[in-house]
Amino acid sequence: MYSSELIKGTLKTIILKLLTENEKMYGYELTQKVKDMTGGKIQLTEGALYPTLHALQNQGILTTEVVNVGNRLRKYYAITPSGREIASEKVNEFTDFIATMITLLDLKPNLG
Amino acid sequence: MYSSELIKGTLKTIILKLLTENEKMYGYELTQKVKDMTGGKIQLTEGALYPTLHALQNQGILTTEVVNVGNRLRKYYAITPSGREIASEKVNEFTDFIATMITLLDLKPNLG
DNA sequence: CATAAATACATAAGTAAATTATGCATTAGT
DNA sequence: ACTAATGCATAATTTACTTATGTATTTATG
Repeated sequence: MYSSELIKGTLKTIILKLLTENEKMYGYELTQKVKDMTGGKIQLTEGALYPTLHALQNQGILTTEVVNVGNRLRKYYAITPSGREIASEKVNEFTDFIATMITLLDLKPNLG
Repeated sequence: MYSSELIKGTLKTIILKLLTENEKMYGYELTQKVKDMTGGKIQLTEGALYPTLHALQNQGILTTEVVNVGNRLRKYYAITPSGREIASEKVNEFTDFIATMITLLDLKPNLG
């Protein structure tokens, strides 16, 4: 786990990017996907995730579909066309930010 | 300029890294150095910078030396040995974080 | 030569985006 | 039977900023 400040500001970008790749996902699924993909280094907290999902929905960036699985409900989120644009902008901005930070801090990241 | 959330959490890392490379720097100099090196994409605000410098000094990570230049004062900051360790950790953590985010978001950063 | 911009410090009030804590309910594992 | 995992949600608190304000000197500009 990284010191919490670092991850700040990346939550929306992560959510939107994963939803551009996955058609639809539910909250808990997002937490597990991120945990798996980062080897546990990034763990989305529910207190941050759910309010953010609600906000993105209210802004028309995501739509929802509630599905009953057995007796338990799942709230699937899907990205809208306008959401895709925002996702793309967010990812581009983050990419640019990384390049800037690499220059500024003189980093040598080992890219797989 | 990046959306402000992104830069959050990087301020200490930036300050410490620059001070490992520069022997001593004063606050305003830090703002200009970062502005120059990032083509204006990152601009440290005084309201964030000075309190952070004071905190780092109180923690024994930085030491200060006040110098009079003409009639104006400059407060130079220098990093201590223990500060260097922390700087190194911060930079390593950030490097790791970038690598993780590149994987997670499937980024292709163009490195100079 | 007056005025604005740059240099140089500092602090206080307000805000955004998290964390932490708590709650409810179902299902799977031991 | 009890605990951990699945799955949602919200409220209180904290953190790390931004914005605003203040003081003072030096340099550039019309």
